[in-house]
Amino acid sequence: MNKKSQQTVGAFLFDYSPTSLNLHSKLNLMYRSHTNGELRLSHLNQKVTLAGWVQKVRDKGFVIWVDLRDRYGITQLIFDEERTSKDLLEKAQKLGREFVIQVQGTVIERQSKNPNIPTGDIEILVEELTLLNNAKLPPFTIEDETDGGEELRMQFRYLDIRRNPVKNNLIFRHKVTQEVRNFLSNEGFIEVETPYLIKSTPEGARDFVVPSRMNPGQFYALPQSPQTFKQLLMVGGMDKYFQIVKCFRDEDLRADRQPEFTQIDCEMAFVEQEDILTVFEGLTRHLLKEVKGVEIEKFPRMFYDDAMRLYGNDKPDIRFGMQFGELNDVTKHKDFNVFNSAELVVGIAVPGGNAFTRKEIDALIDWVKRPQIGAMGMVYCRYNEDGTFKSSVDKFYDETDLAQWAEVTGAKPGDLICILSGETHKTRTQLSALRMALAERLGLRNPNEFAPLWVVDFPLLEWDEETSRYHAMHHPFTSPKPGQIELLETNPGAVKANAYDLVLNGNEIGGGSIRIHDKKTQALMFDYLGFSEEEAKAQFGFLMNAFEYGAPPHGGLAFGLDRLVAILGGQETIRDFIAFPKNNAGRDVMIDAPAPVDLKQLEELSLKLNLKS
RNA sequence: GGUCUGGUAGUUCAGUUGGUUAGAAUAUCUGCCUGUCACGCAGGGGGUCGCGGGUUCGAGUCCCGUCCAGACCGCCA
Repeated sequence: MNKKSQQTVGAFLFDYSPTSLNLHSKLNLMYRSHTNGELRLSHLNQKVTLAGWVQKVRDKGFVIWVDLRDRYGITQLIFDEERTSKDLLEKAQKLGREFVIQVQGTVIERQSKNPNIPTGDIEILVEELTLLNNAKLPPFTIEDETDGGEELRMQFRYLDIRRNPVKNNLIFRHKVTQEVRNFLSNEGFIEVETPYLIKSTPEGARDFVVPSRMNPGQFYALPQSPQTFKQLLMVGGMDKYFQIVKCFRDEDLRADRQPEFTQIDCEMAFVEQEDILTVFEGLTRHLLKEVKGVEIEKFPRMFYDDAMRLYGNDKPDIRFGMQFGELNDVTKHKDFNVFNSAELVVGIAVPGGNAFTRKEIDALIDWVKRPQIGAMGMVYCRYNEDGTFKSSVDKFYDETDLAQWAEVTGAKPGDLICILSGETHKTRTQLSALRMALAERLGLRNPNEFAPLWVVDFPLLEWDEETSRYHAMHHPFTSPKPGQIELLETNPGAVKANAYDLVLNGNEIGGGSIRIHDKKTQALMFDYLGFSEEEAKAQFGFLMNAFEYGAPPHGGLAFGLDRLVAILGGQETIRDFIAFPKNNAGRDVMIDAPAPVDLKQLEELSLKLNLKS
């Protein structure tokens, strides 16, 4: 294999050559005899027919070269004064960027070779040129480093997809999904499709709703996940199910969040938590090996409580250290009121942070005080190379105190200790944001390093300030840890669930749980979550009924495919791994959706608009 | 719902304290060019400075509003 037929996703080698991916048909097709990525010296003197897009015309007067591009690569065409008819030469001169052409010619050896492309040893002496379609001048250059901005690229996404970075991301995604299907099929999983038109439920994210013409005043909802259906498949005896499936949530977007996204949705019967972790650790290990060439032995595990305590975050990035050091014990004996009145005083050691200038540290302090972070301030302490300390609170603390801070946070000479204080949960969240931002800045988040982590023993319930009651942290079908149901009465927030997340490089890529499989527990759960018996029956009666007909113990997990693919590709923005993504406001700027519908359509649906303004 | 950043040539951007005819690169067009491949050389065309209002002798630049894009907070079981 030619080295140059490899392209990088992230910085890891991945082979995109047609043969290795088996991407083109072995059938004998007529339109072209070869793709633009496959001709080599071994094809010398062969008559070939090629088709593709004009990448570039280099007109030297006596000779014209045309770079012909398709999904597989670029092949150079040559027209010259000696060997090409005058008519053909003039025709070639008139070719413009992105014209679609078909040529017939002979494979010849180049006089001056180009070692930078796989087909660089040969060129095609063209004998016939057919213009299949001409093209308007594209609004941005179709090159790896395009001059096009985000908005234009989205508006002309079909042109963007011609570019290698986007094209290769889509091929990469194909490769990942193919490996997912291979692995799970080999493990005995069956892919089953579940409906998209289902019922709206109050729990969780906002639903996209679809009006029903035949049932006036009633609505379907698009699934946020196939959760209840996969559980019903377990009751149906499918035993091992998976589905690569679109899910929908009508919430605001982020770089790593789209309103429609794809999950690898899985469920198994007759399993406990350990079985699920084993299978899906296996899947993740398989993917890392097959698409990244990375081999990882056993994934570490961390309790949710520890993740929060040590990283302030339920999806810690463990590629680097900077663990939290809780400083309550070593700060509260002096007259510094800020610390004394705080529920939690917590710090991190920033490696090499003593090199920051005063100005840079002040900027850090301003950064944590921004409304998005919301800290009141930040105390810092320089740990000098000579072993001395210099802190912003020297008035209150002496060298002995500061040395203890260094010990607790694990700081070494040359580091900077950053300390936040306040209410426990908020302070942890703030320090976590600081930790991630500093790691990014210090280059500690290497996209070619993969650090998976299971976070286990999530709380079953989460207090919701807004509604002043407990919500299911995962979802209402999650089972509590054995023997903890009693705790629901006395200390609901302390109940742990059979729930787990798979974290990769600081991103949640999957999550799941062992489900409740008996009607009694499920009814109890709905009761705690504030559902009346009638509501529970109306919303989830079908599930409760099913549980009465022999539901096996079951559990599962769902991966966020977009995010998984992006992270494996070394990026955290999922948009370029989705062929036609939506923008910040949930719009598809290419097709210009959403859009108003005809009044007649509304009438058919028995709907009336009630727009403000 | 909120915070921040941006919107100037086809495109990516620069544009000083408000002051002459708004620049660069690239793309594009014309001509030249005996091995190009980021081709090279010479020349040309290309602008409602997002939109609306205001301040001013004078606004790309300042103010108010608005639209669009991106990042983030809230939200996302």
